[in-house]
Amino acid sequence: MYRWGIQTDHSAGAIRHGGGLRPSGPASPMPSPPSTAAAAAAAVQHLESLLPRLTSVPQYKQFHARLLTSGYLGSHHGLRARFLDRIALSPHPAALPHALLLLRSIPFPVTNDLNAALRGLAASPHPTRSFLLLAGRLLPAPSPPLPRLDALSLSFALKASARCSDAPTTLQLHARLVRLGVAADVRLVTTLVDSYAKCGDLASARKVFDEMTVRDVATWNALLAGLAQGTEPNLALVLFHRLAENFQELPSREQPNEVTMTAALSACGQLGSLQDGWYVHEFAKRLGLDHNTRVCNSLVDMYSKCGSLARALDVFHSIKKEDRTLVSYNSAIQALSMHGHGGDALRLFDEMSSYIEPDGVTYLAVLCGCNHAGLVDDGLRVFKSMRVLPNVKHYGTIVDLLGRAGRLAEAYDTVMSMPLPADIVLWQTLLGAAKMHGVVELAELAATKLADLGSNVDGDYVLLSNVYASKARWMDVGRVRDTMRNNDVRKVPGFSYTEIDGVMHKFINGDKEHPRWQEIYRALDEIVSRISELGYEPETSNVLHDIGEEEKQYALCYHSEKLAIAFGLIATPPGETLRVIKNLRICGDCHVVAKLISKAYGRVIVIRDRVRFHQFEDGNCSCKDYW
DNA sequence: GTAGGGTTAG
Repeated sequence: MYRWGIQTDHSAGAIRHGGGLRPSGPASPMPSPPSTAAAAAAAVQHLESLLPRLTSVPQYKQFHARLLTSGYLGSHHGLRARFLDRIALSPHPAALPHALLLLRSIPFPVTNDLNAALRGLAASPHPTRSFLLLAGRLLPAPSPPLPRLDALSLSFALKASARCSDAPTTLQLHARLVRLGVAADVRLVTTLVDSYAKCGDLASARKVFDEMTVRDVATWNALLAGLAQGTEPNLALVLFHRLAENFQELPSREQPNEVTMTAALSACGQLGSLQDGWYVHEFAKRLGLDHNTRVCNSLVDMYSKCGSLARALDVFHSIKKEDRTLVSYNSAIQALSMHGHGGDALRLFDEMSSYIEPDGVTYLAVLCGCNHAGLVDDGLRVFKSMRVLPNVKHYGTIVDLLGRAGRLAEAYDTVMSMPLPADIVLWQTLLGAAKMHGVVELAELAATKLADLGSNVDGDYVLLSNVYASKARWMDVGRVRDTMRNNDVRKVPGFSYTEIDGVMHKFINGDKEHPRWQEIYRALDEIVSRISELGYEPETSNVLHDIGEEEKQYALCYHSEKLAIAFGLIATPPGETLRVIKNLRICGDCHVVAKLISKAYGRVIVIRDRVRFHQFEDGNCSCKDYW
């Protein structure tokens, strides 16, 4: 009973008057030293019941004192570890340091103590500190000897290496996991797959997955989501098909669930593959998951990114109002914005604001919608009314909005007065605005800033050169071209793809890789002569090469989106909608050509560029030429 | 009892 001896009435009183721990009612006396095992158990149980109610640092300290004075800190490892867990995961910035202080005060910490601290560090804003703790370097000497690690310790450490995309550390932890003999632990190895994927090492993630003899659905989902969010949405869909085609033979623990659907739908959206998206939707229906709110949110996003705003909105409206979440609204607003329906996006934003607090994503989607629809005043009004701190993307939208509207001074002032450093995209936005309105000084300033920030892409040079060209400053045009030649400029290759009968066809500018390239080029020549009758003249100012006018026309004529449209025209029956996806923004000439083709051939053409959709119909585009 | 997988972003 020695261990109860350190508690005194004095310390108990001091703690009691610290306030805050009692849920209600009059002050209850601190428990006196229990004299029986039953009383001790009751005392521990009482303390346990207080744990979930600890919310502030003074309360943590008070509880800490209580553990100290009662002796439980040294004697009751379970209670101590749960307390450590509680403070290590507390959002309060002073809580985690206190947890480490506590850990350091324990003469012989056990694995659970270490794990609590690791878990807290892994979830903190500085996950790398968990590696310092593992290396025994976080706790200043004299620090307690580290206990043996277990599967949980590695799980938290892998979470940390995933959060900081630290592939070498994930590899090291993989080795430790094998040495520790826990390589058959499904949960741990799933975390490993996830960690490899989030570090960008998709090959290792796949290898670990393939070598597992026992998996469950989370393992599949970890790899699927990793591929989808990494650089391999195509492989994600291959994996999904492998799962979906054999799911009836899989054990129940591997049955696909709503997480599987959201990850797969994300891949479909990135690829713009309506065919795959449709397949995933049908599969979700088959499993009875198509009314799950998160699945619906992903469906809204998928349909919108695959060019079908109507289906996106159908799914959104099928979600019962009380089931709609912030993400449901964000996805729907984003869908309307991308498709140029800024007014509808604003109305949906107003509707949601009455009962769901918008976040940064909501505001960005609405602002983007205002931008694409040319709703300058609405955009500025929404921006000024923002109830969250704007980030550089919000400023970017506003700068674009003002710049396109010709309000260049305001756009520039916004950049100079914002409380964040301007990034490359922001200066590119200003450069684009300067080009649009032919303002040389601003273009030069933006180009200088871009060079300072290390941007070296061909688009920057083309814009600057075009500004000079518009003022007939040919010497400067030549100078830009020389700089471009000397600087080893990075050219972002433009490519487009289109889905015909469920098969994706990819085209790169001027490429002849497609098996039917000769037919496609002939069709394009025919198209050009036909739309020339409607007044088409190539807009060659977007080409900056040291080549003659005729060659410029050639370079322009075989832009990837034109190849994709031409192929669509010859590969589909008359009247069918053509859908094209481009990795960059559509160029001005292709935009004119698409409008004329839609009229001359009576086709609806939907083009998704890097930021939005253009729907061409009867000679007009849904963007109203404001993009 | 303690751990794993998810959707929205210029």
